[in-house]
Amino acid sequence: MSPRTSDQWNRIREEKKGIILETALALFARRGFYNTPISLIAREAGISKGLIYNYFDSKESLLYEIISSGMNDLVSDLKYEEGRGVTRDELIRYVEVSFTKIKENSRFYRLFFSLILQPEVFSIFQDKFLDQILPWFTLLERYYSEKGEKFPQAKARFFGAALDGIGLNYIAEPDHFPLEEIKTLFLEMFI
Amino acid sequence: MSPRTSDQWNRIREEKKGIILETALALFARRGFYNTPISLIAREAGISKGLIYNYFDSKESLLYEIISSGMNDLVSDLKYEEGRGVTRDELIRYVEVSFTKIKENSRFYRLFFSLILQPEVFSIFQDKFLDQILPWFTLLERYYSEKGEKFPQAKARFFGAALDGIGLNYIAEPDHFPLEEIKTLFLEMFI
Amino acid sequence: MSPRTSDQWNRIREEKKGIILETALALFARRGFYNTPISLIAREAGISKGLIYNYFDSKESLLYEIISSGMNDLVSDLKYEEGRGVTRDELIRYVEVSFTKIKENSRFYRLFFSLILQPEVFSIFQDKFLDQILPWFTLLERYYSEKGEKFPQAKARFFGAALDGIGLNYIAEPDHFPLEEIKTLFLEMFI
Amino acid sequence: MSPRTSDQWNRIREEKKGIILETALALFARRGFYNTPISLIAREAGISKGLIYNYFDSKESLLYEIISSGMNDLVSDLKYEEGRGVTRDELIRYVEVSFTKIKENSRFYRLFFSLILQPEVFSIFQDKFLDQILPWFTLLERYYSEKGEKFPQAKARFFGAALDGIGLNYIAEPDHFPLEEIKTLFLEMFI
DNA sequence: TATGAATGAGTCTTCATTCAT
DNA sequence: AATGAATGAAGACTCATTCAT
Repeated sequence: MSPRTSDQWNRIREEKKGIILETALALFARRGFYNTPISLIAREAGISKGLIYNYFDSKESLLYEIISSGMNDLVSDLKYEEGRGVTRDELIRYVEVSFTKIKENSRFYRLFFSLILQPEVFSIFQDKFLDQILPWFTLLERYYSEKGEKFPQAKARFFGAALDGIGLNYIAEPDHFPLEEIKTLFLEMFI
Repeated sequence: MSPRTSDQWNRIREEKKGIILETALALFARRGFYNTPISLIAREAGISKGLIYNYFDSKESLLYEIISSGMNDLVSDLKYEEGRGVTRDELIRYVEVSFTKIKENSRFYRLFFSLILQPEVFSIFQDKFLDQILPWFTLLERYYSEKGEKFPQAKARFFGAALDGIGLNYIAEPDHFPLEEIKTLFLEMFI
Repeated sequence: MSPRTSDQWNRIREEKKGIILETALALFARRGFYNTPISLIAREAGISKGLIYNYFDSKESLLYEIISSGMNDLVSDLKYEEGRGVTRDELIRYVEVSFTKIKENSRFYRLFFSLILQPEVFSIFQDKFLDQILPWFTLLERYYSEKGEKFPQAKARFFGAALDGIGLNYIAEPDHFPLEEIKTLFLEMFI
Repeated sequence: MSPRTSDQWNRIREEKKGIILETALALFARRGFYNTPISLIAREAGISKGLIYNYFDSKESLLYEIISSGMNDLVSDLKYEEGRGVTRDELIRYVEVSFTKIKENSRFYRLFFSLILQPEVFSIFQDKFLDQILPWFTLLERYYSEKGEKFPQAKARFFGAALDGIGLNYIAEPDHFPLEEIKTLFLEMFI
């Protein structure tokens, strides 16, 4: 067998790492972090327990990477220009994207909500999370303010809470929850 | 012949059981079920590990009693007459009560949401939960239907989801979340 | 209620003690000593756990009393005169009595055999047991010796072993083991 | 890719498993199943508690493997041809083998008798045991029947019971029990 | 890189025993 | 004499992590 180039090795590493992250996310979401043994992740991923420690320092750091990369993904499509307000059309697109993400990343949302509910675990991510989310609330608040809303800040928080609730209900009952119709209602009521 | 009457024993039992349930709810809510050892519950409750098993068959049955009694409590104020629709005023009162409960039972909500997110645990409660909650969705759907809403079923689910989301956000940040103002907005937008 | 006389109290004590001993024997025999909790004995006897400690110092001393009184009972019908040999008729009667005891005290035999098999437990009773049983082997040996047997000592031990084996098999399968016919064979072959 | 071949891993596993089984048999026999903690087996075997669970699902399944393999071993030398009777010489050899096994496998017999005496434990093995032992009783019964015995079935059961009793007594007192002489007597009296 | 045997701390649970009443 | 709540030590079992190969 010819020796592999450094690039090939890197590709293998990244692929394996991806498989582990993917498997762990699926299991953490379904069973919870503390109820998911490393041995189960290894078995489901078709590798040995030991190998996981080749890629991650600990079970906790595996969780950390899952959450970090998931949070980056969440905001990746939601870029905005510093200092400028958000337009109605941009907001509509934001809602559309959010509903799509709920559907496509439901496993991540499930895990993420679980963690938010456990303050002693979530505190690790709190700062990173707030950094990413606060600017959006500010934008939204300004939008409602300009529209002449009575409680622009409350409305912005309500906007976020309603999206969270929709995500939660979709996760709990993906087959019966009328996501599309609710999207229509959401756009009418919040924009 | 016995130096303590049966009633005295019962009172002692009920008091101690209450303390254990209360302590366990607080810990399960904050740390999660699987991340809360029985030994910690015992320590916080100021009793020995063994005593918990005098009152509950297992850690799971302790959880079960917490959830059961919490669910009963949730619907206790929300009685309605079979076969009759719900009026606008009743709905307003329902929302008021719900917001109060969010504030007062936030620990229970925290635990409850956590469990909903873990299907393999929640399946134990699923049936009981659906029995208690489905009639309300039916009532709500009928209310929106009579009001001439476009998607009455979706709106009813949206109503529930929004309340859930509000609860979730209040739990995550009870000190900064503008619950009162959001209640005003909620009533305007959903009733 | 008139005060009870000392004798009445004693009778009550003895009755309760008897019930406990009886219940414990039944459970120890069926489930084994280490697999039988005191709480189960109390429940089956219809009394409280604490009361057992009113009559017995510990679980072990309860066992000790069961075995002691059982062993006394075993040899009670088998008295013999010191210094005189045993006659053929006496031996026949001894076998008859033994077969009867196997049937009537099968629970005690079950427990007793169990203990013999666990040297670390049985050592407590070993001395008492040997004191009671050795004289019989001596008698039996003399009997076979006088009959001109080749190996009188071995035959005496064989006699005892065969009785034990019959007891063991009867215990294991009381409904199908042909005790009566085997008694006939035993008398033919060993006397 | 793996630095140990599958065969190497298997050899390691089998060796370690054998050590655990051997140690557990010795302890279960001497102290009884319920009076032998896993921690003691681990200590005696020179390994950690946890490792035992790498090889056996539970304490019960460890017992099960001991009994299964012991029972297989017991009958391994006692093969017979289906449909044909047993000859006098074969029976003599059977007795010789049995006496040898009593001496060599006394630990297993000790454990096995203990279990027979506890119906709630033994029921697990009952079926397997009867499957292996019943054919032999049938053979023996036929042998005695052809010899013109009065109670061939009872005599066959007596044969088995006597062997059991001999085993029991040898176990209880291996140093003083005259096994060889009793074998001579057994052959004279039962064949 | 990859394996899985091995460890040991920690988890749930049981149970003999004590004690206030 | 009698109860059963309470304790604490110990038992079965799990699992994150290490390490020799």
